[in-house]
Amino acid sequence: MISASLEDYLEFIHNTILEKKEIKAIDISKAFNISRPSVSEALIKLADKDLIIYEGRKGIKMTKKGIEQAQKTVKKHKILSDFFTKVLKIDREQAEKNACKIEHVIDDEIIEKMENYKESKYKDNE
Amino acid sequence: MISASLEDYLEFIHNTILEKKEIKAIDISKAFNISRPSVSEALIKLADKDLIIYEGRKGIKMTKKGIEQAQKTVKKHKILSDFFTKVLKIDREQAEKNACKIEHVIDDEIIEKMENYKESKYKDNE
DNA sequence: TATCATTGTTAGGCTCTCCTTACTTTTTTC
DNA sequence: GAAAAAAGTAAGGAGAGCCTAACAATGATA
Repeated sequence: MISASLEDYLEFIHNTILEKKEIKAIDISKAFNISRPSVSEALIKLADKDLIIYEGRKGIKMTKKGIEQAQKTVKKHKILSDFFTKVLKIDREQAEKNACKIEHVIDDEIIEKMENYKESKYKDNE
Repeated sequence: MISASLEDYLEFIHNTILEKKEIKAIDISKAFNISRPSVSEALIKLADKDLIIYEGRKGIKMTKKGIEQAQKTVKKHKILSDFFTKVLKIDREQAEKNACKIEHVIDDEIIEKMENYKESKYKDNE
């Protein structure tokens, strides 16, 4: 198990690497508004859990395990965010913000139902 | 602001008083599987925040402020749980479990949409 | 190349929520 | 009414996740 904060950081690291090929600790500090020492601490924890490879200034890399975990979170996030915007007609920004928080506590079964619901019902009304 | 744990305890205290007229610290300990000292600590915090009146063995009472706050949580909980069971066809137990966690992090706007959604759409399919 | 800015680390501290152990106080029950 | 059980409190501790201040290392620039 991993905490909500660490899951957020891992997700961000993953997304940023996909988008910009690399990421530095300072990017996390800025993105989440937390101090540089707190980022260091979090990165060490992620590395301890074998989710990233962290070698200080040499950079941050995802491990296979880290990528798998991050992908799960990203998928949950997307399903939640889509459900909120498309089914409940919530604006994108608020949908994103809430997805970020709920993705850490919701069970997979509900996520699955949301995903299926999307396919079976609301598309008819578009 | 109040933490998720304290909000859970407050909600439980409120529901139990409504149901059984009174509640003791030990009931919270059993319900949430936390130690008696942890309950004491939590009750002192709730009292500090003016949400309950706590006088040790003399009992626990809700304040006006506490009742209002608990009612909000209970309402959120119910809307979430109903949405999960009726719209997403999740079983009651899992719906309850997830409502308990999500109620602490979800925005009011989404709760409102869930409530309205209920009225406008899925009732047609029952 | 010397200086300055940026990035990261160390050390120490804070709050929160939980714990255990060891009382004290109240309530049962024999 | 005395012993035992139940309920609550005090004291001290642990881990998570933050913080600041101070220091070290790297990189850019004049």
